[in-house]
Amino acid sequence: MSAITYELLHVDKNSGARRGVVHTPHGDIQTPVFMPVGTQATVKAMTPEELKEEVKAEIILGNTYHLFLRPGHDLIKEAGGLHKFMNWDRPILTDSGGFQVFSLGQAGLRKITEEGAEFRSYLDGSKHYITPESSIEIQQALGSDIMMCFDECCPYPSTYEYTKASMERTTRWAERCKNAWTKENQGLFGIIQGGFFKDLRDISLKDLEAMDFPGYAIGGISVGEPKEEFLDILNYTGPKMPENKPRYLMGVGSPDYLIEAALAGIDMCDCVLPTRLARHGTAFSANGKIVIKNKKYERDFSPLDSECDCYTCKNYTKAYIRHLINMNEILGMRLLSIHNLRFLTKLMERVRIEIEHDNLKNFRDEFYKKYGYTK
RNA sequence: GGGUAGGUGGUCGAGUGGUUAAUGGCACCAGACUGUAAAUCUGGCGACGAGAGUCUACGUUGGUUCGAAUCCAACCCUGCCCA
Repeated sequence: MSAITYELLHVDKNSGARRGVVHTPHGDIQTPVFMPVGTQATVKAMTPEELKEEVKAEIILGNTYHLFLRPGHDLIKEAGGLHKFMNWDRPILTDSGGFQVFSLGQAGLRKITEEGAEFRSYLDGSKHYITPESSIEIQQALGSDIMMCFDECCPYPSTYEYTKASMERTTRWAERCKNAWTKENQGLFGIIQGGFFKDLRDISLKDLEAMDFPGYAIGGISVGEPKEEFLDILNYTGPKMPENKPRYLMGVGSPDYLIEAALAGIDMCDCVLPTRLARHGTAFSANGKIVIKNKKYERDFSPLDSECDCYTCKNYTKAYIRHLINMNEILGMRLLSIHNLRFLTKLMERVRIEIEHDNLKNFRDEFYKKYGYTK
C-alpha cells in the first residue's frame, strides 16, 4: 500500500477537470487544491493555527535546499521531523531543491553535472552538493508526506538541445531518486520536464510513467513565458497524465492559472505568489488585484473583498491595511497574507463545487470577466 | 555683547568657480512579482509643455567673472561656546 493514493470522485463533463481526494499519512486533501509554500519550515508570517482556521490550508510545502542549509535536516530529524518541528500536523510536500537548480542557476550560484548540482550558498558562499540521492535522503529525514524528485527546471527560453539534454538527465535523476527512496510512509512524485517542446514532454511523461511513481508533476512552466505558451503546454500535458494518480502543477498561483490548471485536469498547485504579493502590498480580490499602497485607497474604509470570509476582510479596512503597509508594520503583511491565501483556498473550494456541477468552464468565464482578465 | 559653525529642492544631507535642475538617503507617486537568494526589486519625483524646449531655483541684497550653490561685501536667521 502506497503512502499516497488518489481517489477520483467526479470528472467535469464539460472539461477535463477532476474532483478528487489525495490520501496521505497526515490526512486527506480535497482536490483540486492550492498549497501554500512554507520554504523554511514556515509559511511566511503565518502561524499553523492561522493556516488551519483562517486560511483553511490542507497541505503546505517545505524546501529541501533551504532546510538542508539551515537548520539542517539532521536537526529536524532530531526534532521529530518537519511536522513536529514546525507544529503542523496536516500533510507536507517537500520540493527537492530542483527549483533552486533553476533559480540559483539564473544567479550564477550553481553548476550542474551528471552527478548532481553544486550550489554556492547564498547565505555565506559555501559550496554544497545536492544529488538525487542526497535530496531524497534529506526529504526522508524531514519526513514529508510527499517528496519530489530532484530535477532541473529549465529557464525560459531554452534551446531544444539544451531542454532535451536537461529533460533526459532529469529522467535519469528520477530513476536514481526512486532507487534512493526507502521510506514506505512517504510518497515520491516524478516531475515531467521538456520545456516548451511537446515531443519532449511526451518522452518525459512516458519514461517517468514507466517508473510508476505514486504521483506526477508538471515542472518547468510558469517560468516567465507568455500565458499562451503556458496554456499550450498545460493543456497538452495535463490530460495525458495518469488518471489514477495525483497530478501536480508546480509553481502556479495566480487565480486565472489555478482555474486553467483545474480545467486541464490538474489536482494540486503551489505558489509563493499569494504570500509574496502580500508582503509586497498587493491583495487578490474578486474584482482584480489591489495594490494597497495606491493613494486611491487612502480613505477607503471598505474591506479588500466584500465577498471574502477571511479574518482580514471581516475586521479591517483598505485604509487601515494601507496605513500598515506604508508604515512597514508586520501586521499589514500578516493581514494581507491571511487574505491572499484564503482567497486562493476559497477559490479552490468554489472550483471543486463547480466541477461537481460540470460547470467549471462557465465559472472560469464569469470569473475572468469580473476579475478583469481578458483571457 | 564676544567668538565660532552653519543656512541647498517635501525632508535629511552631498557638492565649494564651468559636462549642475544640482550625488545619496528618507518621504511621496506608480509598476513588477507565479515548485521563495524576495517585509524585495524597478521607474518617476522644481514648474509649464505631448515633445523639442522654456522658465524658476542653493537665506536676502549687491558685487567680481565670459560663467557662481560654489569667490567678495553687507544684512537677516539658526546651533554651540564664552560673558
